[in-house]
Amino acid sequence: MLGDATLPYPMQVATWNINSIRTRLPHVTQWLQDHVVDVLCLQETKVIDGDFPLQAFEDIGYQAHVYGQKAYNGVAMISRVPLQRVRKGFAAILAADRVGDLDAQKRVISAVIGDICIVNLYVPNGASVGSQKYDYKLRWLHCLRDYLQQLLAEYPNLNVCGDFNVALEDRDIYDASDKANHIMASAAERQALQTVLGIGLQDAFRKFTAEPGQFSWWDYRAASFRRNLGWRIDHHYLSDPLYERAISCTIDVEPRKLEKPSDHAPVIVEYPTP
Amino acid sequence: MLGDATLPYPMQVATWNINSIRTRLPHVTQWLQDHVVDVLCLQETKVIDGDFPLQAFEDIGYQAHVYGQKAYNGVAMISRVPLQRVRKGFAAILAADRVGDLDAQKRVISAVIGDICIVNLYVPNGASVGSQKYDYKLRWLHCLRDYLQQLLAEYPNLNVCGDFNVALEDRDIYDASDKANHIMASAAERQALQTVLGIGLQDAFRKFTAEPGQFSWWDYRAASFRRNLGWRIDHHYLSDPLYERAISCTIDVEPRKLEKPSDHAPVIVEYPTP
DNA sequence: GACCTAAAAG
DNA sequence: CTTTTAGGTC
Repeated sequence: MLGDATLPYPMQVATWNINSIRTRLPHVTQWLQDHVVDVLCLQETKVIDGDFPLQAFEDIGYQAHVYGQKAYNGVAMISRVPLQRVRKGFAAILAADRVGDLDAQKRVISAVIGDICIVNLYVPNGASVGSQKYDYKLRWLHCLRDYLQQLLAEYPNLNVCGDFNVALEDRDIYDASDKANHIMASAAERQALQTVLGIGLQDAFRKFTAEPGQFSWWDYRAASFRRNLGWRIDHHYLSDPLYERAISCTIDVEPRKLEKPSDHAPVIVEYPTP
Repeated sequence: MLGDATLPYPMQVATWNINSIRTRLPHVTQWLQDHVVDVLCLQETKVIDGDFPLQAFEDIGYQAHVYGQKAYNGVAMISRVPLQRVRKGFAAILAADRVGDLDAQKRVISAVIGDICIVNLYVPNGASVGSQKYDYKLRWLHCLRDYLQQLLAEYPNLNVCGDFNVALEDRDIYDASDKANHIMASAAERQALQTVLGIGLQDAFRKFTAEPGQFSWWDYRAASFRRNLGWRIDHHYLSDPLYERAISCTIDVEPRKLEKPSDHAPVIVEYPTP
């Protein structure tokens, strides 16, 4: 049994949009048994909290904190070590009139482990540029800035991860030439995310890897994965002290090769044990 | 490659309601490779003819004759040896005004192999006693009698098989005590089927096995298969010369034990090679 | 309980 | 393409 607060190996935090915990449970539990991950942040669980398979995670030595809804969205944090201060929704931090309707969809959960605050996000997809859902995405990102700014004031060590549904730079897309007005790459949403990062967050992946062609999501259609037509939209954004501390950030493409995979791959950031 | 008209082993004809050929294709092709079946009659294929996986059967040395529709019903005959005189629907034999609307649902296909005419049927379920669908089932069985009478005049060796959705006797049901007004066991549908058999057909299975508790269908619900709460509703009814010729008739329950099974098991009748 | 369709979401 | 829903069949 693993459960010590201090571990003989580096601490790992992972994010993975699993596109239905019901369908993907075997992949997720197998992956947790093959990798020494301390905290796994899941998006698109797609179940109400009562239907989340808590027991399957307890059986392999993990506890789960869930914040879900029927059919769509839903986030969860899976942890070997007990988590502190689990907070669900923007309204756990922000005033109700600031949040408005943005908590109707379950997309935000955060918790504290040791001296690190981990935020797990499922940013709205936005459908297409200029649509109502696009406006919702921009409003959501603006609210996220306020949310993270308050958290950062409380926790200098902030690890913000999840499915951001935004590829910040052209090198994060398989072919950016025709994507200027494409959802996940348009100027307004990139700017909205840059404003979020402006509070003092940096991309853990780009600390270690400058090359293009590194992706975390491939469309199910058109054999995109086989042809590596992907996007890097799943991220770990770190506050300065954590950015300095991070010793690796990698994308594990192996689960994307399995039968009936999620369309996303997990992204792992690693810290030394103090 | 097998393909000789004369075979060094007995000839086998099987019937199997596979409840979607799309979902069950792996079970069906595996079963054909594990069993020396000459003709396999399928019901509830649930695909239009253009979507039937012909190639998968050709790959294992079988040809398929299909008569399907979208979403519901649908029958097919799978054969190692080429089939002669394939006929689809009642209207291939009966006058259009006799058939009426009874060919709108694809439930009848027949073909000739050697000196035997094989008829493959998916009899309407009938929903509940007294319903509109029940009346349709009775009308359909009356039409079937005319259809088979004409075929029998042409082919003295008639093997009529399929999912009849009728358990003729109480020993064909796990507990008949409360089934007198149950669909598949009510007096009117049993009488309608008896009238069909009256043209000169006998139950191949009962030539060899008198015991109760022998079933071919178990409801997916209430763990019916595990508890053997089944019905014998899939049959081979044979004209006199074939009834004399038959050397076995068995139900293969093994496929019902697999993952994601059909709710029906195949039933096989065997004839000596002349 | 396991199939089917259809639409919505990604 | 894959997932979800709801309504229908058996």
